[in-house]
Amino acid sequence: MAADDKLRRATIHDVARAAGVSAATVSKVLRGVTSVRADNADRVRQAVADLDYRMDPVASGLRGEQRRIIGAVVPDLESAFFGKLVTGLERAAEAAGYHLIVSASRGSETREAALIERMNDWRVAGCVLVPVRSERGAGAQKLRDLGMTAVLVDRVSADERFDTVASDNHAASAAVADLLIGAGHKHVLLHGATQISKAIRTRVAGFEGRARALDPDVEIDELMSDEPFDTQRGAIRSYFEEHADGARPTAVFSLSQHSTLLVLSEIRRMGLTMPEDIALVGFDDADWMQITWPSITAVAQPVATIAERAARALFARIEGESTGFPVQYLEPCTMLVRQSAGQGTHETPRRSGRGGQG
Amino acid sequence: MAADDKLRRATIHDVARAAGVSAATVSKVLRGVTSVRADNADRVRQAVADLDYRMDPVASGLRGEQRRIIGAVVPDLESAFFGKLVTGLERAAEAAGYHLIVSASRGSETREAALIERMNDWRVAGCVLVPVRSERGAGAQKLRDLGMTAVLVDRVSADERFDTVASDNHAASAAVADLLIGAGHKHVLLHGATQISKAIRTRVAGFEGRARALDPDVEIDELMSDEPFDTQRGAIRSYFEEHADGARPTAVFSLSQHSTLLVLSEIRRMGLTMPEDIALVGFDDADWMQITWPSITAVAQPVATIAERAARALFARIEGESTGFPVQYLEPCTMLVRQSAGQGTHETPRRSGRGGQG
DNA sequence: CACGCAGGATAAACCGATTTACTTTGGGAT
DNA sequence: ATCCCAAAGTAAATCGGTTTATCCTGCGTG
Repeated sequence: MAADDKLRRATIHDVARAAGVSAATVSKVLRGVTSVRADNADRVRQAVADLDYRMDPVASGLRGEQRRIIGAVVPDLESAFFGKLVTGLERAAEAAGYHLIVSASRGSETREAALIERMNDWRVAGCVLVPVRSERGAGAQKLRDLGMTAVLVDRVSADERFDTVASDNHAASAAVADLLIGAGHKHVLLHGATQISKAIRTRVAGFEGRARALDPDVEIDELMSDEPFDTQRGAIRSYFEEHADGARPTAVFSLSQHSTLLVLSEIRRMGLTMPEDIALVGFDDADWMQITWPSITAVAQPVATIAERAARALFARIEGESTGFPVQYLEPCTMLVRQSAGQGTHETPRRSGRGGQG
Repeated sequence: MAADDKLRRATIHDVARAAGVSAATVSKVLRGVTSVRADNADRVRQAVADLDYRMDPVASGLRGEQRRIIGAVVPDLESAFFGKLVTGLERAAEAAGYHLIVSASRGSETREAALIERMNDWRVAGCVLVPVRSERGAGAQKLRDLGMTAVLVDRVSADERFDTVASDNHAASAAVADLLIGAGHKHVLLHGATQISKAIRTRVAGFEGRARALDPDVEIDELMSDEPFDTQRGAIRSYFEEHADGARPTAVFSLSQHSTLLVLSEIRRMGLTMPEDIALVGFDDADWMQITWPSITAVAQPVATIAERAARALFARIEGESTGFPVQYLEPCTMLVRQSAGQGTHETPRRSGRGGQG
């Protein structure tokens, strides 16, 4: 175990020799095939322990059509959301005896497609893709072209080919409308840093639909932009200059975490007080939001649930357990009502969304 | 390209046949070996394009002792720091023609060691480890036992076996001491959420050393704990109850991002104003720190530099370019002076640390 | 008692590349 | 014209498993 351990790792043939059986039998035992006599199986297991044999996952996967690997492609790894997602996927993959390979598309659709090709080179059994933009992007298309097994996550609506899993952006945004319009706001600004992402559009639609249903006269402004950070700051400032005093919105719904940060920063700079001068609700919670003063009311996404659902759906497709039409999973969000929306100082989780599948 | 593409991917032999050469020649062309006649090389490249052949990285790695893969094991993927680190490593790996496999140890040393073993199963050419605790932990030990090529990052000091890369915690914390003691503070509280991590201990030492050198009479309290979140909140509160009014510290140096969040939260709850009643400096910057009011003075770690340095060091060892004694790289941090430390409202980056290697 | 058949075991082919060891080719020197 | 050597090319071995096709070995049956 010590001396030749450095020299060369034990192979399946070494185990076979030590156990006095053939490599094929060892392979059977290792993979839990039942047609092996009990005494032989025991000797094999003993030999494995003696030599501390460990299977080479690379050699193992070479023969079959698929390998015990799943891939994950996410827009970035620097945000807590995708970090948690990947952690959840890794946990699920391990539980199923798979390895997970992660890669970040860094916001580029070209890179996204290239990464999908790379996953295919690895002959992954399946792939989880969080598209940069939507299920109609280059990555998803590549998945289709290559005939891969996959699940689309988070920036998607229904797809005709793949199962999709996402927060119920529509319902959650409608709940934000309930909160704000219900509190009597007549003029609301929506601010989004990313105009192109599917999720953002759904949030806008969810909010506007409900808001107008509740109050047909409500005034809703949209300030959407993908300009660089500083340009957006400027845009916010000039918006508020143009909408001074009476014309100023009394509430802001920021559609992403970055957006919330930007809006908050500018609200501060202008010297407005929350929630008296202006109310703020953000989509996507972050831990700093409960610490800042006043604390920020936010919609929290059920990322652990999303990861679990995505993994489950993917494995079901891989194992061939589910073969029917693609399913769209919409996971309900939670609204964390804090001070910035003007409803007391205590954190009040509220469930929102219709749940289940659509 | 279309019909049998679904059926079966092209192999190197298909390419060889199409180009009218042997598989060995194709392999040479693909890997840039020069001893191939120009016309043959061209025909090979043409065949590759015609069949859209893509090499199978799994089969490719099987023969050699090492594979074009490097591994990375990090404590978690949910914090921005490790996310950025991994992103940087991935970028570097790709540039060098390697694949990166990432895994999260989730704060468990047992798991950390198991993951290192798994990396070894994959026959990675090298591995970047961010230990849960320090270079004396289970993961690093496993790296040594298995004789792997590796670089240790972020929670380490010098090691006798591996190159190490970390922020210059000592120098940066000394700079914090300069700032606080220089501003006349005579009583400072250090708060750390993790007593065990190497980096945290270094921060304490760096601060205390410089502080006492500047003012031998300075009073420094330490509130270190690894209890759960709420217990720590309670500990902070009772500390301040015991040190009311005159006995209250005038400054806090929080040793991690989580710590900063906790301390800030309790300062708020107690109704103290910053920086008048109490000053706050945090180790490790986060984007919310420049938005909150007052904004938080923090030490920013050079994560991009760390990733780049780690990758460079690892590849140098892999390629055998560097063979000497292990090197300890200490990357200088930047101090972002904001409002919470009581020095003006503008963000003033300052370089701190002795830089280079030690 | 010969036959058929099922459970177990295995030798050998296979997966898709790399690498080795050997052969062929071409060109320059003698 | 002959010889020699380096460059270029290839058949075959190899990596470490999985899978297939085949081969026992008993045991129950007609």
